Amino acid sequence: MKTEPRIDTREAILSAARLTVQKNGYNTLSFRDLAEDVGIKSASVHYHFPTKGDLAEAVMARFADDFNTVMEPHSDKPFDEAIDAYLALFRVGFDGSNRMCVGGMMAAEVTALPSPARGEIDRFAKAHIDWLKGVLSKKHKRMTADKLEAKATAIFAAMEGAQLIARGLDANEDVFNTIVDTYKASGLLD
Amino acid sequence: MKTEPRIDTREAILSAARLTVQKNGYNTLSFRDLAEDVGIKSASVHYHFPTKGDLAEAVMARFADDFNTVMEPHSDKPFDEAIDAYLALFRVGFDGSNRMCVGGMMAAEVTALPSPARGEIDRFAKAHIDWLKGVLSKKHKRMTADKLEAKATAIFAAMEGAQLIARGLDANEDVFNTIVDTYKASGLLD
DNA sequence: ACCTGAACACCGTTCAAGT
DNA sequence: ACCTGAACACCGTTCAAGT
Repeated sequence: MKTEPRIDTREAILSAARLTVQKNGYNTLSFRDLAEDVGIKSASVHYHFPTKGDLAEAVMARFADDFNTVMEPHSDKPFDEAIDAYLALFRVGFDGSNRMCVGGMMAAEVTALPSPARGEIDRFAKAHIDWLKGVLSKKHKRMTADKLEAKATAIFAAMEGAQLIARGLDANEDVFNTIVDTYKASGLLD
Repeated sequence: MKTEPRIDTREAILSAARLTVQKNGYNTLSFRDLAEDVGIKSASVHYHFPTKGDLAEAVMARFADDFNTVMEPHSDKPFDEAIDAYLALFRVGFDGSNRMCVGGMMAAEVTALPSPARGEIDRFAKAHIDWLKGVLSKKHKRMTADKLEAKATAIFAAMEGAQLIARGLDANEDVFNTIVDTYKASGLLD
């Protein structure tokens, strides 16, 4: 009775695909390369994800779920700590792996995606905005729901932009930090 | 002696390619589709642009030049007018055409691009930052060069992010305007 | 339930050939 | 100088066939 290091093929495809999307985008993602990464044939990938759009949907959905799982515990922390945890999320790609947020990447490639995958982009954005609203609402107790929503959306957009531009400019973490510091100094992240 | 409505094939390719990149990105750009748009065969596109990377470089270079041409006259205007002209630049894609800034799009797809094309992304970013520095310096006469550079970079990144997210969320101009209004209210665009 | 090889119409690229 | 058809190795997708 041994517990083999059981490999779930579907999970292996999902995580290999997520990594490639983060590095190179959905459009360059190749079923044949993906199959090689996982150790199966490209036709087998279609068994788990019939079309490339289905795979995109699953990758985006998982990324949204992971955001909720990772950030939920941070929402109860003091404001500055919670925000710093949020900002740190966008810095992880500057470790040499040159990865980008799946949501930001797929937002750029949205016209290539089928409707269900677009729905998951929406859900991902809402997850960010809801989390930020929760954190902001504790600091700004008299702010209207509309203002909270607007501020949360602006912070989310600004962070995606910081990552996009810093990564476009030679994956430069210094540029990223400079941008984020300027956001902070301006009061956008208060 | 008639002046035929002379069509420059190279220019026709360039503008068709720019439109496709703005809508769907560099990776989905197809030489065969492009050739059909222009009325030639796909092999002929390679005569003008040997590789897809060369075409990307030319599209990005032209887009950077166009930015300079369009925005140079605005740099002498009063601060608020100059900034509004800048913000308007990012709103043009929300007219139903669902276009994105070529620089932002290619920043997302940077890993697929050859080095010369990446150089043009850099040049485009520098053009934005330099223009913003010029406009900001007249309002903030005692701000250091480093702070001006940081503020210009942050504004550029924030605007690219606003466009990326608003376009990702059903090309929603209302979302875009909400984000930009929040940037303004926070003082980021002062 | 999960995987595969072979076929299809696509893609960027090359090149010899045309004008 | 500019364009073309044909070939090449790629791509996502389908499907009958295997276990």
